[in-house]
Amino acid sequence: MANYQPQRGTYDAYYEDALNIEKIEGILSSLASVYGYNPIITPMYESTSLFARSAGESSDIVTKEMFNFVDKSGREIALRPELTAGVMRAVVTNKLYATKDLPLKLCYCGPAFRYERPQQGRYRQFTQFGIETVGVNSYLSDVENIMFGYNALQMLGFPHIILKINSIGDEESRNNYRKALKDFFAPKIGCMCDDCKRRFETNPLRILDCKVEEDQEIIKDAPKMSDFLNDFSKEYFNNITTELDNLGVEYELDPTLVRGLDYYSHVVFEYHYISEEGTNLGAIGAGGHYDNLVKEVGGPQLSSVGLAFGVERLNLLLKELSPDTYAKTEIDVYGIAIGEEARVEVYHAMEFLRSNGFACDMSFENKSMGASFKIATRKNAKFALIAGEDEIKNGVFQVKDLKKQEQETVKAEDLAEYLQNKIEF
RNA sequence: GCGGAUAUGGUGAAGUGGUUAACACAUCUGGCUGUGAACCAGACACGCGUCAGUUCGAUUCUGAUUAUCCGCCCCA
Repeated sequence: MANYQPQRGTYDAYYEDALNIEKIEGILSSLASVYGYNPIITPMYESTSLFARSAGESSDIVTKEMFNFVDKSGREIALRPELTAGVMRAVVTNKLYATKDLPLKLCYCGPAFRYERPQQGRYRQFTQFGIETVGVNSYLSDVENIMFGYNALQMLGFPHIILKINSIGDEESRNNYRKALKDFFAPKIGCMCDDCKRRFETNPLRILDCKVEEDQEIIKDAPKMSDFLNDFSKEYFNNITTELDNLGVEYELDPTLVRGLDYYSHVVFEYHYISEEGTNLGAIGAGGHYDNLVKEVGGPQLSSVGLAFGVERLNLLLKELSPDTYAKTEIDVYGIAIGEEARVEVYHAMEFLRSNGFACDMSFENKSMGASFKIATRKNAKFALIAGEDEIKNGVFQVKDLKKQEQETVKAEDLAEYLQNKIEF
């Protein structure tokens, strides 16, 4: 018999985990709807070139982490490494920018794939929830996105979120800065780490991210992005931070924050959370402003801003953070029958209660009372509904409140009403 | 992609180059109960990630492989 394992970097979520993942997605989508975002569902695979163009040919996501293949007709296909590119493609193919009011406010949730070395909170198939605002005409859209993420994390129950934020300026500012960095590092790059040597060629901005100590010494004296922002970029960023101050949002200016996707400009931000146990999964959410993505995939130039959360990371941290509020699988009523005759009656009662909206379950096996109560407890049932010969004869059930350990006799026809009153308290 | 650690039943785990792979919890059966406890008797890995090799013999040694976890890279 073949022995199947889950594919590397994939996982099965069930019971509590699955329940809480759904809950997280539910909280996020309802907040998105409150913020005026409309759902969009796009395919899980697109042509490889879409991602290459959007995420940037030099980005790691494209060069070494893409799940790509050739289909039976010879098409170059890739599983989406992130959802933004596909959403932008959908905006263009459906001409949403012309048929719907700008800015478009879209939200999405679904799996993404990256061929990486798996670790905790980092899977090859993972779920992203994100929002995109396409066609922004005010820095307030940027603020709105940041606020959405901030409030979403509050609602999910994260007490102390670290919001890191930076501006990488518009294209002109960024080009000037990149040039200055190259000039600065050129004489020193020889004695820096191999990663930095590579970054020097592909994306000098990323050198700032380096964690090697000796390199840090050199990086300390590197030119600062903030000195290269042109007036427009400076004002744009200033407007955003001022507004965040007005709204009372705490944030950290992090000049080394540059992000891995090449399409960003102006504001970029990340949400971090470090648990009491010190678990740091990296960013749990991140986003930024981008000016040219819609154009890159064949539409008009539309400035946009968006962000995405890693749903599995949120789930992992929430489980560790608040085991008490972590949702449990539970039911309202567990039915216990004594004897064959009673079983059918209890089953009928189950269906009756279900039709009234109560979550019910029972065993069709002949179990001892003790065993039955154990199962009821394990299923986190609020009540047990018990019946044997005597009850059936009299048309009643025993209803036991499993938490209070109180039991009452209830007429069959009063069951729904009785439970309704009980459960409300 | 690079470096390191780990891999025993449903779970937590102990252990050894050689007759029955400890212990605990959970589960199941029986005793006994129309109310979740306790107690008593019993069952529960033909197997120690997978595949090879060394050996008279390997779960224990060696190699490869797979997976997980940690660090790096990068990222949600």
